[in-house]
Amino acid sequence: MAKQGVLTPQNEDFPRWYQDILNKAELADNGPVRGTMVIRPYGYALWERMQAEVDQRIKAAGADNAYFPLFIPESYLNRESDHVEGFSPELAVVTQGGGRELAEPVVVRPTSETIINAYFSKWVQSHRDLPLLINQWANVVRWEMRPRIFLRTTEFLWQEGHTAHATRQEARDYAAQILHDVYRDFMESVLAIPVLIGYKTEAERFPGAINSMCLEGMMRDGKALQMGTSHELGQSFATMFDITYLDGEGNQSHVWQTSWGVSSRMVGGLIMAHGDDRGLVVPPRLAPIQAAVVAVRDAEGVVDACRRLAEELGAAGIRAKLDDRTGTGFGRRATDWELKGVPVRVEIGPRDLEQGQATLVSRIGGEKEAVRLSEVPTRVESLLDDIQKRIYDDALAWRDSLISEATTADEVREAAATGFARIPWAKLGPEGEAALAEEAITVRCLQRPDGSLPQDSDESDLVAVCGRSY
RNA sequence: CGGGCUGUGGCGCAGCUUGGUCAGCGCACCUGCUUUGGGAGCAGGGGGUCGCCGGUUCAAAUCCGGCCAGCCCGACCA
Repeated sequence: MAKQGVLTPQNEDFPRWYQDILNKAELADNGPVRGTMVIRPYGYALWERMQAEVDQRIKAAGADNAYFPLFIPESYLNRESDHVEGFSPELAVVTQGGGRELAEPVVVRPTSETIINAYFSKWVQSHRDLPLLINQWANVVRWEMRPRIFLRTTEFLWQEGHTAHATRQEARDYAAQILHDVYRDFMESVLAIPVLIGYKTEAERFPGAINSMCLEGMMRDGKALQMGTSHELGQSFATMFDITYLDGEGNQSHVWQTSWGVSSRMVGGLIMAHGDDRGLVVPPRLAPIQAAVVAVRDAEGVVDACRRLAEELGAAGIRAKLDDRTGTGFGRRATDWELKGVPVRVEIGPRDLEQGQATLVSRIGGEKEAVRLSEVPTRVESLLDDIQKRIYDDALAWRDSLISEATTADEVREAAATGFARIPWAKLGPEGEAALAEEAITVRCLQRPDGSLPQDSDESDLVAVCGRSY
C-alpha cells in the first residue's frame, strides 16, 4: 500500500524536515520560555553518548573535570573589554534574589572564562602549578533572538575547557591538540562527520581571544555548521585577573591561556549531516541503540527468541534493544526505528524462526539479509562497522562534491548558493569578507591549501573557506 | 527595534467575506473486535473559556476597538 512519507522531504522544505524529525524521532520539544528546549530521552541519550566519548578524550588530553557556579558577578564580565562587548547583548542578568534587589546584579553564565580565571589566579603561584588543565560540563545561557532547537537556543549544554600555560607556544599547541585529538577525532570517527579545520578570521573570532580555531561541518542543505571551537586567549584574561607564576629564575610572569568547547549543537549537526527522508541516521559508534531486535508478531516462540537474541547481542558488547510491542503493527515499529536512525534492525518472525534465522536490515541502503541465529552477533558487529564507514564515506563524498575552488568573489557567491567555496585569502581579504557578509556568506575558516591547520592565522597563502551557515 | 502574517482540543487546520443546529475535520488519545513480514481496519468514545478585555446585536469563533502572544524577513552567536 502506497504511503506518503512520514517526514516532509528535505528538498521540499529542509527546516520543516528538521522540525518533523525532532517530533517524530522524539528528540526534543520547545520549552515554555522562548528559545529554551526540552530534550527528550532519546535526544538526551544521543547527547550522553557524545558526552561520554568527548569526556574520555578530554581526560586523555590531561584535563580534569570541575564545576564552577552558574551565577557570575556582573563586574567579572566587565573586566575584559572585548569579552564584555561580545557578550553583553545576549546576557541574562538577575537583579533580584530572596525578594530583594541585589547589591550587584549577577549574570547567568554565557561562558565561564571570567569566573574560572578568578580562581586560576588563586591556584596558580608557581611554574610547578602549570599547565593547569580544567574542563567543566555545564549549561550556559545566551539570549537568542532566533532560536532553533539544538542549533541555537537561549540555554544549551556544553563542555568548556580552560587552561593556563607557561608559554604562548605551549598554549597554542594545547589548543591545537584539543582541536585535533579530541574534537576532530570524535567528530570524524564517532559522529562520522568530516570537518574542515582552520582559524577564524578576526571578524569571526571569539570575544577576548587572540585566535580561534574551529571545526566546520557541512549539512545536507549545503550550509555550514560550526561544530566546535578552540581558542588561544593570549594573556588578556591573565592580565585582567592577575594570573601570574614564578618561573625557575624567580621572575613573575602572566600565564598563557586557552579555552575550547563543543555543545549540544552537535546533536543538530548529527541530524542535519546524515538524516534522510526516512529519518535520522545515527552512526553505530554513537548510537544509543545499535540494534533493535524486533519481534514481527506474537507467534509461537518468537518473543522468547528475540529476548534471547537481544541478550546475546548485549553480551557481545552491542547496544541492543528488544522490541516486543507486538500489539503495535510491524510496519509502524519498523518505521519508528528508522525515524530514530537505529543502524541495524534484527527482525524475527515465525517464518524466520522456522528457518532458524533472523532478518537483518541496515538503516542505510535498507538491504535485508537472512542470518542464522547463532551467527547474528558476529554479523551485526561487522555490519555496524560497515555502516559506520559507509556513513562517513557518504558524508565526505557529499561534502566534497559541494566544495569548489574560486578565484573571485562572484565565484564564491555562486558556489555558496549550494555549498562551500575555497578562495585564496589574499584575494578576498577583510573587505571582500565584509562584502560577502552582506549576502549572508561568511568565511568559515582559514586553512592551508592542503586543508591542514596553519601555525598561525596570519600565515601566508591561506585559503578562505566560505559558505552560508547556521 | 523596522516590515509581512497568525492566534480555534496534544499537533495540523477548516469555518469568518454573507452574524443564528459551526463548534467541525485529519492525526494523536481511550474502549472493543478483527489484525500484525513495511506507518492496520471497522465500530464506539473522551477532550476545546474559539489568545485576552471591552463594544455592537435578540444573538459573536464570525463585525468593531484595544491589549497580549507567537511566526516569518532585516543587525549578533556554540
